[in-house]
Amino acid sequence: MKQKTPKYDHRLIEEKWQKRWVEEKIFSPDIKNSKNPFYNLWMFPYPSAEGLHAGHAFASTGSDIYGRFMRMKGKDVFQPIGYDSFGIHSENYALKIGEHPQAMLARTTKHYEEQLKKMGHGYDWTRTVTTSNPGYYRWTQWLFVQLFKAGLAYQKEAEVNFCPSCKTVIADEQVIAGKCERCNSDVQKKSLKQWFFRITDYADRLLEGHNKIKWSERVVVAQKNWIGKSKGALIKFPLVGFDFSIEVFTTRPDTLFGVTFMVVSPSYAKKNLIRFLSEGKKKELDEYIKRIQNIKEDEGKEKTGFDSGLKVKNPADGKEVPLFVSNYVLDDYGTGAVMGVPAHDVRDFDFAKKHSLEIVPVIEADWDFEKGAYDGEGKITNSGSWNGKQYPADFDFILEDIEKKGWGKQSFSYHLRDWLISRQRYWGPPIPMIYCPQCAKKGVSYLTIEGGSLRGDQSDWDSSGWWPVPEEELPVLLPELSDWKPEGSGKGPLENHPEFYETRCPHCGALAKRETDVSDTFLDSSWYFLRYPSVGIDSVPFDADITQKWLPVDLYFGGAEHSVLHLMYARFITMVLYDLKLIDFDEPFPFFFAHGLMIKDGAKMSKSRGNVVNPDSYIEKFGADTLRLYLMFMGPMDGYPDFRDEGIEGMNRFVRRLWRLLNSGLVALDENLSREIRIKMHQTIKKVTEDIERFSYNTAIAQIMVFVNFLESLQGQAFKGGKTKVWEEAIRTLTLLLAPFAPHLAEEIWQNRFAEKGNYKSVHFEAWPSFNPKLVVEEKIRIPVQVNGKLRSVIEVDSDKAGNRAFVVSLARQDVKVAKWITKEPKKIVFVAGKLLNFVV
RNA sequence: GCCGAGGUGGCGGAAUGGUAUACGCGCAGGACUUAAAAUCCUGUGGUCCAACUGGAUCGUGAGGGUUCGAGUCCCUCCCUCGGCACCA
Repeated sequence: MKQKTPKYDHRLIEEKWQKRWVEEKIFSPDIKNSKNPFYNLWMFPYPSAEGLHAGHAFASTGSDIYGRFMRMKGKDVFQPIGYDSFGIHSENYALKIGEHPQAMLARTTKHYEEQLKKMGHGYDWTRTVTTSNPGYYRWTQWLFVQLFKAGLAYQKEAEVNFCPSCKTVIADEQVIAGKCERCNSDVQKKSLKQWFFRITDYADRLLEGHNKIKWSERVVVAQKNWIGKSKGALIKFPLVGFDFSIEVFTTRPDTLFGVTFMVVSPSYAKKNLIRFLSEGKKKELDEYIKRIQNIKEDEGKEKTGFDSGLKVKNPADGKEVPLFVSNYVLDDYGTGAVMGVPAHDVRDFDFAKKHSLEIVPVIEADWDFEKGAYDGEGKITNSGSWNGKQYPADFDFILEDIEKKGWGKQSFSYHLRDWLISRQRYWGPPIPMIYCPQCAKKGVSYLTIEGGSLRGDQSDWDSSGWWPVPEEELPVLLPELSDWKPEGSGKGPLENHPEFYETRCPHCGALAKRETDVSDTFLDSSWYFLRYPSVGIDSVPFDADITQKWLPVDLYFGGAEHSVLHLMYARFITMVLYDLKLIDFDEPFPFFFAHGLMIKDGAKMSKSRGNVVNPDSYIEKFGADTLRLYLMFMGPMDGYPDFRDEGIEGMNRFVRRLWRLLNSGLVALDENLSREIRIKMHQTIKKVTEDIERFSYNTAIAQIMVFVNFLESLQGQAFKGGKTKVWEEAIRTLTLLLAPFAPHLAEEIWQNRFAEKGNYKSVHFEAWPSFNPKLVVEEKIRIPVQVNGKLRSVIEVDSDKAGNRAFVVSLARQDVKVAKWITKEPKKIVFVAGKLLNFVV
């Protein structure tokens, strides 16, 4: 019976099932009653004006495939989607196209939704999150308040990063090689009073947590580098002639006897040493500060400085050394003061040369600057001497010795800075704080009245006059403004709107002022994963029972570019909520997979290159299933796969062949072929299953192709009197294996061919096929035979005899091609059962 | 400079220490066609010898090493990409 293959009309098929899936809400799990929850999350996008590009399609498909796989494995998969629509990225787009962000987003989020639906992803469209909605940011503000009450949000004057193009301050993490993460402009340093989150309090927790999460290694490494913990000593150098000591941090206390000078940063001198300086030196300091302020970033590398005229005493050997002021000492790392050991530090060496300072080597091993005696990990790698004696075996000995002698103490230093949360912009949640001048006068604040657990160093933090907006008054609505563009005055656009900021003090009722800065967009995204399962519940940000059931996230899928931004902030916020006993886990993403970056025709996609791939046209032409398969087949998920038009055409050929095969009639087979097909089928199930589990989608698809090629090759071999059962099973299995990759095609075939009629049950809820380990073994095994490690022949052995050494050896020796090379009796015969045979002659 | 990941055909890429180049793209030849598209079939790392069915040899950035056997492990070096960087 020859049957005509229906036309493969991808548009018809895909639209039909996408509509059906949404109508039947098949991807909306029962959040409250789920017995087997699996939270499958992809980093939500911010809806830019240009829409979803192929990089999004690549990443989201990778996430969707895993979700569909887990669903077929019997999990209640919750796969939500939303929009990171509040914040500087959206606002910058709005500025660029000259439209109000609110109006722009109404359009772009709709566009995104359409695009995402066209990809055929299994999102729960009944529970979306839009960070710019008051119903959401009400809780973002609530989160700020919780941090403030816990003593983790504070305001202080500090040297901060300012982006002149975005006209706002930004966090340390948002400065990439001196440039703004958003707009790539050169970042400036400014001294401003800003709100910070005390993330540095969590530095050690953030590091320790890495041990219990399963993340892509490179992301963990990036976070560790960023946190930048180093072990060393704080050593006190008394100022000669005054009752004052300068503390330095060093990771090389072993070089203490090589100190020939000391250097402090200009602001350290200004802050701490001004009273000890002579009039002349005071003047010199002011002039020096002025001079270096005018030096541009790239010229700043040159080490300048001057002698303060003061001397400090080395606690170890009592030597008095000169004290310098120089720009090469960082103000915000360590203590702002450095002990100068020119013999063992290149920077100190440069400085010493310039100022003709003494250079005293104390460790032979690294005198030539090639190797450090201390490897930075707490171990001494080379021999040397400490205080005249032979080097002890480990670094801790030196630290203990220093402590014992009272010269200083063991300490740690971190690269991580507190998270600067204020933004002088419009499009974000207003920071929910009120400043009352009356209370400030009295030195009263929320924290002094209500207590709250004060944390960290409070020396430069005065909370006087600050009150959080009472929680029942949240959200502090962002008013609709026409003059919403940033001015760069150091204040946000809300500063021009008394009707916004004029308010009453929640404590004393006096006239007070609201904070007019908004918060960093990364605060919006630091907790969105907590909101999704509780969408629809408006009394709390996240329902306790639901959160306990669904969180932490089972699989988080996203880009590695967020290593020290979103991923670190989200971990921090989660730890805080855990400490506040609001959740019962302290790592939000125990399992995170960092996908790679798609490129096009060998180059990075960018607007300037004009090679940004828009998925829409490919979906239009080939269908989402072809696009999905191609995106996943291009290369490894964590690599840099190259999108090529010829490549997707090739995949389209495969999809059309697949369509023909899946629609073709049954082929009757004899027993031998039936057995062969069954073996291939079980091998394919095994390979595809294991490959999906390790995100090796490209090889999973390759295996499906192998199976399809094999089935096609048998199509002409119908056997009279044979059976069709195995063939049907093969087609059925193939349809199931395809379901995560090509969901529409699989659904169409499944419903037409295998599903029970009448009651709609999607292929995506059918059980994932399992393989029988006994059936993946071939009947005959090909064993390569080597002589001296060189392949000489391949012999075919019945699988039950493939482990029999004597049998395989004798068979191999009968092989002419092998015998030819065995000129004398082998010295040794290496046999790997069922795998390989090697004669060593 | 430090840390991390890599370097495999013309290209994207496969390979628990065990037949290197699966799968796909591209290319070449052929079939079908008046022709083209589409589709299908065959071939496709280099060199040499055969010229039917083969066979030898070299070959995974370079050079060493371990091993019966190395793309895979170890050492030295080169290059590419990513992160951090005047971090004491």
